[in-house]
Order: sequence, then structure tokens, then C-alpha cells
Amino acid sequence: MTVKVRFAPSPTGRLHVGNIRAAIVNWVFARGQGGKFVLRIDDTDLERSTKEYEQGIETDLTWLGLTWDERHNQSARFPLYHQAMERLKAQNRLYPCYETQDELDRRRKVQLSRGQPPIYDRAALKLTDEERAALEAEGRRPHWRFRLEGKRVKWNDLVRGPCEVDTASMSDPVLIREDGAFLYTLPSVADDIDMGITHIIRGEDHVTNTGAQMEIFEALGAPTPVFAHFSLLVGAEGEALGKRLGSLSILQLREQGHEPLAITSHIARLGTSDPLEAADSLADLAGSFAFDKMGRHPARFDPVDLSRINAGVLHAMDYETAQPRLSNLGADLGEAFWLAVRQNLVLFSDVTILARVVGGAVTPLVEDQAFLDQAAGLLPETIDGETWGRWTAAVKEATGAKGRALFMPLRKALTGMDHGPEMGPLLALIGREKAARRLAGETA
RNA sequence: GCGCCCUUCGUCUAUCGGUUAGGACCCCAGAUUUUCAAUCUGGUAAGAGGGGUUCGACUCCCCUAGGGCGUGCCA
Repeated sequence: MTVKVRFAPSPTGRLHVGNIRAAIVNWVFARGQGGKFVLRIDDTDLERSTKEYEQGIETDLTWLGLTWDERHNQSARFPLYHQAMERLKAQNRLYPCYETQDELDRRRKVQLSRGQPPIYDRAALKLTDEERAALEAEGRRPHWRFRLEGKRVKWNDLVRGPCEVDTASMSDPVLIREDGAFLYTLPSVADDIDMGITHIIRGEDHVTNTGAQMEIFEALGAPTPVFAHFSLLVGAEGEALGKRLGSLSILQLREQGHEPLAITSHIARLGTSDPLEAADSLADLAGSFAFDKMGRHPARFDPVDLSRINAGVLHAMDYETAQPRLSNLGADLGEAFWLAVRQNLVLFSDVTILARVVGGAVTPLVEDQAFLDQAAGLLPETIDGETWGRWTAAVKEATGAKGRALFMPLRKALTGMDHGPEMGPLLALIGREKAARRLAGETA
């Protein structure tokens, strides 16, 4: 059986760390299995969905490298949902209800105050034809609920193992709104059947839904897919991800200068038994992914880890890959430069600072000009990759300075910073003229 | 309120009744025959609490505490 999965975001906002996990996990699983990945835009709510967000979602996925094999808009598939609706009606699994939202709210509050679970009482099921006609005559339009069988629905979850949901303890889900709009549940199942989705992979916030949806699959005469419910992410302090980090969008991370592979590596490996580090590629991620490596409790998303992983991606990036981006930043100073500085980058844009050290003007940090003058006097006429070692040895000999006292003043004078890449290659890249002037205390 | 799920080093996790409780990140130390960083090596550090079951429990059961999710004419 060929694996086929789907990611079904609503275009009511941009993708963020909270919901991108579903996309990434689905994608790496599908690719690892040689399967298909379907992008299904859940735009049945025409009020809240926008084309801008839809485009934004595609932009985000594409930037992350999460390509799709099929793409659908649910708004273009209403005939299929009507078909499913008729089928459920014909089986008496879909029944019209006339309560208003206020009435339902009130009823829930009463149940809660009595210590009862707020479950729909199915009053509408007992309505006679005359009563229904009377309500319709009043101008009331029905919303439609799916009649649950009220049994223990069981499945073997790829992450959580044997699971069961008692649908007797939940309200019959509303499938169609008073205004005729389809809610998420029915289109989701109808599409999963129609598209031949083999695995439904989503957050654990959907486990209860799974009970109801499996009943709908059965009612529509379709086999149920395999389910996998991964744990949700929480913030670094264990707080729910909704508010602060949920709003940390892929777009923001991108604008902050994060690498797509860092984001996908972090999100795919967080909460698994794989080391939380940069993958070589998305294919590498896909190859190492397995559901049985996933933990069952919420994992903490810490931006500090993302920075570290981002640095890891940069440390391994070859010049060919970096070159166009270096060029864009006006920081393409050749392969030797890139190889010398990449180890010190956290964000790609950090490279511009180092490019200035090599190709631009730097104001030296001078504490002891006499020492620097002495060092400058020992600087050879020609500088190459071997110069640094020989030169510093000579300076040590002449001044008696060693260790930090020897190197730090030279680093600060030559780069204007107290930290940075290895000085050997850097000195060669800076060149004799700039080096000499900086040692003399000049901005050069 | 009710229901479901979860709880091992600071963090992510391994362990599926008998282990010196392992790994990765962070942190600390050493090395790179002298610098910050990077890199390499080493080290510190854990079974929420309380009851059972058992010759023996991190592992099975119960209670408590803590956390997540659900309980929508949201997805």
C-alpha cells in the first residue's frame, strides 16, 4: 500500500510553530515511505479564509522545502460533501436541530452547574414532523448533527498505541451549520476517503475527534485510515504554545534569518529520541524519522535550541550553496573567506560583520599602542596562511607576551572585535596593508 | 465540573521486572605543545510523592500532586 498523507490548514493566518509540526511530520513520514503528500486548503469557511493567507501558506511550505504532490481547495469540492451529506441523511445518521446558540449555551451551563458533562441531549431527535414544520414556519433553519452510535471506538495509534474513545460521552457533532456551511468534520472525512488518504497524522488535540470521525468513515462505508496523534508543543517554560509561541510564525523566523532546514530539523526531531541537531537535508530527516521514536508527552520548544541548530546548518554549508546569498549581501569574498568564517555564524546575516573585517573598514580596538607597534614591526612583507603562527611566535619572543595577553590585543586590533573565527586564515584574508594600518591604530 | 492522555538528568529521550539507569543538548573541565569562538576528549546531573503486587519495580496496579488536551453552529 502506498502511503498518502495530507496537511489541511485553514487559510485564516500564516503557518506558525504550533501548526507547522503537522506539516513537517506528515511530510517526512510520507517521503520516508516513498508516499504522497497532499496539501488541502481547508477554506470551507468562506468568511474567514483569504487568498492572501492561502498564498502565504504555500510560500511558507515552499520556503521550508515541503513540496506537495497534490493540492486541493475544499471550497471547490462542495458537490462531494453534499453527496456524503445525502448518504448520511439516508441512513438517518444526520438529523436536523433547531436550538439557537444561546439555547445551547444555556443548556451547557445548567449541565455544568449540576456537575454533569455538557453533552447535547438530542432533544431534536424526539421532534415530530409537525413540531419541525412549526419551527420551520417560524423561520427557523436547522443545523445538522451526526448521530453517534455511542460505542467505544478503538484504533491502534502509531504514536500512542491502543486508543479508544467512548463516543457515548460526547455530543453529536454538528456537521452542517444553520447557514448551510459545512463544518470541518464532514469535508475532512469525505476528502480523506475520496483522496485515498492512508494515514491521518495530526496533533493529540484531535484524539476525541477521531472517535466521531471513525464513525463517519464507517457510516460512509469506507475503511478507516491509520491514525497517528503526536504530542503538542509547549513553550520553553512549559506554558501552552497558543499565545506567545503559537504566534511565532514561519514568516517571522524567516525574517529573523533562520535557515529552513534548521526549522524543519528542530520541529521534526523535537520530542523524539533522535539528537536535537541539524539534519544534513530534508531527505536525511525523512530517512531517520519513525513514529516509535516519538514521545507521548508535550515537548518544549525552546528558541535557544533553534539558534544552535541554525548555527549547525551554517557550519556545514558549502560555498556553492552559500555563494548566491553571500552575493546578495555583498559579502561574497570567495570560498576561503566562507570556509574561514562559517564556523562562527549563528544567523547567515552575521556574515556581513565578518565581511567587513576582511573586505571593509574596521576601527581597531587599541589598549596598548606600543605593543601593537612592536608587533607591526615584526609583520612580514608577504602574508599567507602560515604567517599568523610564525608572526605571533616572533611577537612572543620580542615582547614576552603569551597566551591571552599575546593574542587578544592582536585580534582586537586586526578585527575590531574580541571574538571571531580563527586568526590564521583571517589574517591572510585581511592582507598586509589593512593589517599594518589597523595595527597602527588607523581605521582601515 | 467531567473525560482522555502524560510525569526518567535543567532540556529531548533510552530502558519494555534484575542495568554501575544509556545517549544527545546545555553546563563545567581538559586538549587543540599560547586567544574568544569553532572543534575534540572527559565530567557533573534523573525515575514527582505515597501505598501496594513481587524474591526483586523506573518498568505492573491504586491514590495524591503536577502538566497537556478535549468537552464549539472553531479547526
